[in-house]
Amino acid sequence: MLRMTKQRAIILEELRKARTHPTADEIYSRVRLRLPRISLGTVYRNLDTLSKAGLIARLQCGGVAKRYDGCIESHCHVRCEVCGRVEDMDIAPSADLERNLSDKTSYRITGHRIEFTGVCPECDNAVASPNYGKGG
Amino acid sequence: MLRMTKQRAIILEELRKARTHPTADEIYSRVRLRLPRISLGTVYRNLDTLSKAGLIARLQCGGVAKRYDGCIESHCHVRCEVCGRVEDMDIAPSADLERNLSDKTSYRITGHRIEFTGVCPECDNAVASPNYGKGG
DNA sequence: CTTTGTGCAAACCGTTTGCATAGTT
DNA sequence: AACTATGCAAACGGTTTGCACAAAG
Repeated sequence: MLRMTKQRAIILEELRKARTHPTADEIYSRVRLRLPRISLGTVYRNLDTLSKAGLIARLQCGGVAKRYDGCIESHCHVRCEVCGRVEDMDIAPSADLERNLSDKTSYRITGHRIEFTGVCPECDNAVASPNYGKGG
Repeated sequence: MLRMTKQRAIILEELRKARTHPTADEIYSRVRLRLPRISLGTVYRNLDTLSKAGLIARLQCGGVAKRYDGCIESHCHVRCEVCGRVEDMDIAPSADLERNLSDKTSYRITGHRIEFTGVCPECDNAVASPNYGKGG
């Protein structure tokens, strides 16, 4: 069962009232104004718990480590949700997407990136295979 | 001037022949097969140099730290290239984008994410301001 | 011969985790 | 009372950096 502790409630509250999309450390600073003895670890644990519970969302892209690409032409990527590998997709990001955005944002838009998520053939086969889940 | 050392050339070569989008550590392993005494630091420095020189590309999304969102409805984000802040954009990712992709990839597509990049009003003003660049 | 790059190791930063204690249900 | 969450601090993984030495131009 998910308990609603003071810490958790305040983290959620601060996150909801933030217009920006704060990092764990930024949330920590804000929450600490109200709960000076809270620890960073608690903030991380709660962000994890809350996002697993579907109450908040993480904006992170894929894994932790940065990835590099020998090809510098712009193209899209697919990332496998299971094994984390990233592959190219043969579609160029459309310039259309960046037009007529002035009513949606006050930013001066300079570009965009699309990343698809999915399951790669290998991982898909592994899941579909009759032996999946049987191993000890 | 950008010198072409053995290390740099081999990193570039390995990266270009990789079909995946390797992490620094993966590149390190591959390069080490040919240059056993190379250090991880050199790999990082060269990946940085090469991407600044425009010879390779980084796939990373924005900064290092993960960001969190109190709003769980799906929507797009704009990230300011200058200060790194992230804000919501009032457009939902279109399901259309995920249709008819079977000829483009062998992955089973489950979703996608669009992130716009741009410059936020504050940073834009700072650059446009008559005092910009005069300090120091 | 000057300048840039290298290997090594320590530092760094964001994040995770083990532990004893405190709080929630 | 049973179980989950907390604070603290140490560990962790990926990345950066200071230094003396080596190599490229």
